[in-house]
Amino acid sequence: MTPDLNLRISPRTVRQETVEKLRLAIFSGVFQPGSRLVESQLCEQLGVSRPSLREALRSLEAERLIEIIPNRGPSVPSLSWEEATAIYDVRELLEVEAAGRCATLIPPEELKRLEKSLHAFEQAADSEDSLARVMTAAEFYSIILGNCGNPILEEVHRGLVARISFFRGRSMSQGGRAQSSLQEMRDIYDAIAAGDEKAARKAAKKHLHKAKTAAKQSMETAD
Amino acid sequence: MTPDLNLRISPRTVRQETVEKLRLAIFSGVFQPGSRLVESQLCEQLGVSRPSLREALRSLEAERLIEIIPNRGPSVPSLSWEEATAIYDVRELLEVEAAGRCATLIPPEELKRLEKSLHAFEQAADSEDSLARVMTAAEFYSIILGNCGNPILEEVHRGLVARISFFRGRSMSQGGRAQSSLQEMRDIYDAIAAGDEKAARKAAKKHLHKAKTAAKQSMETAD
DNA sequence: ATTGGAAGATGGTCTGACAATCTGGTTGAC
DNA sequence: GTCAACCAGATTGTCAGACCATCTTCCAAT
Repeated sequence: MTPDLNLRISPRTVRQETVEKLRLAIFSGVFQPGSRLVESQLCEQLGVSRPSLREALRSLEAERLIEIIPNRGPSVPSLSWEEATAIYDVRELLEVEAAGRCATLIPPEELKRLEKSLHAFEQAADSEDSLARVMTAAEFYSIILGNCGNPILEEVHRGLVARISFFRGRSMSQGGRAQSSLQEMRDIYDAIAAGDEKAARKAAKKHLHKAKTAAKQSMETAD
Repeated sequence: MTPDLNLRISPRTVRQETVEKLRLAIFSGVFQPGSRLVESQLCEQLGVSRPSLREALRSLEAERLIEIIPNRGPSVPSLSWEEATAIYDVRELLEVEAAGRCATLIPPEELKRLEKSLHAFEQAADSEDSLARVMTAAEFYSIILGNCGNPILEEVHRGLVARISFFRGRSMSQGGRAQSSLQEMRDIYDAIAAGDEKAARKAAKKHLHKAKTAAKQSMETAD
C-alpha cells in the first residue's frame, strides 16, 4: 500500500485562488449577509476576468455560501433562525457520531494534536480575539472529524459549519460562552482520551445543545 | 403571513439546463466512471458555449459529481468501495433520523403520497426496468426526507444519494434485491403510518444495512 | 397618486484568441 | 533493441470585448 501518494502538485489556478479569497471574505464578514455582490466590482477588486470570477461564483453557489438569482446576480444569503436551527441539528447528528467513533479510532499522535488544539482554544478563550476563538474551536472539531474514520462525515460537516460561521462568531463573543464552551470541550476530550465512546457521544451532544442555545440568544439580542 | 409566495418565476438559464442535462447523463451512466469529459466535445453535444459549459462544470464539481484536475480537465470519479461505504454510513445516519422524525411529523396527505410511491415501487419491482426501480425508490425516500421537518437533512441526503446513484442501479438489478427491498420499505411505511418513531428508526436502519450489503455484493461480482 | 415608459445598470451568453500544460509518438544515441 | 530527449497535437486556463435580455429607478403624463 503506497502511503498517501499526495505528491501530485496541484497548480494553483486563478479560479481556485478566487474561490478561496471570496470564501474567506464571506467568513470574516467583509460581505454582510443580504448584500449583493456585483460582478464588475469583484473583478476589479480581485484583478481577475469575468469568466474566471463567474466560475468561482458557481462553486460558491453550489457550496451554498452565496445565492445566485437569475438576472439579479449573487448575494450573501441571510440565514433565518429556522435554517440555522436545521443546520445545528444536522451538525449534532454528525458530531455526536464522529466523537463516538473517534473515541475508539484515534491514534495516539492525533490525540496529542487534539490536546494541543484544546490548549490553543483555552488561550483564545481568555483573550478578546473572537476570531481566534472560532478558528481554534474549528481546529478542535476538525481533528475529531478527521479521525472518525469516515471522510464523508468530515466533508459534509465542513460544508455545514461554513454556512453558520457568521453565527459562530457572534455567539462566541457572548460573555461567558467561551468559558463554558471550554469546559464542554474538555469533557469531550477527556471522553475520547479515555476511549469511552458513550461518554464522548454524550459530551458532544451536550456541547452542541449549548452552542445552539447560545447562538439563539445571540440572534435574539442582535440589532 | 403571506403563504409561500413562490410565484417568482425563475427564468431557466442556459447554464441551469446544462447542469441538469449533465447531471442526468451522469446518473444514467452515459459517462462511465473514470472517463474524461472533454470540454469542446461537450460544447458541441450540448450546443452551448465554452464559458457556459465551464460554469456548469464548476457547479457539478462542487457537488462532487465530477472531479476537475488542473490542466487535465473534468472526469467522472470512480467511487472506491471505501468511499461508497462511508457514504452509506452517513446516509444511514440521516435516513434513520429522518424516518424517526417523519413518523411523528408527517401530515395525512403526505402519508397518502408515501403510500402511493410505495405502490409505484411495488410495480417497478415486478418489472425488469431497473431505472424505474431506482427512480421510484428515490421518490419514496424523497417524501420521507421532505417531511422530517429539516430541509438541511434533506439537502445533504440528496447530495449523497446522487453520488452513489451508480451503485444503486447495479444493486437494484440483483436477483431478489428488489423484492426484499420492497418488504423493508413496507416496514418503514407501516411504522411511519403508525406514528411509531422507534420502529421507524429501526426499520430504516435495517433497510440501509441490507442496501449496503447488496451494494457490496454487486461490487464484488462486477467485472 | 398611480401608471406608464425610458434610460442606465447589471447579468447571461457568445465569439475568438492566446498561453500554459499535458500527451503520445518519433527520433536519435547508446 | 532500448531508453531518453524532444517535438507536435490536443486540451485546458485565462482573458478581452461585445451583444442582448432583464431589472431597477426615475421621471413624466394622466
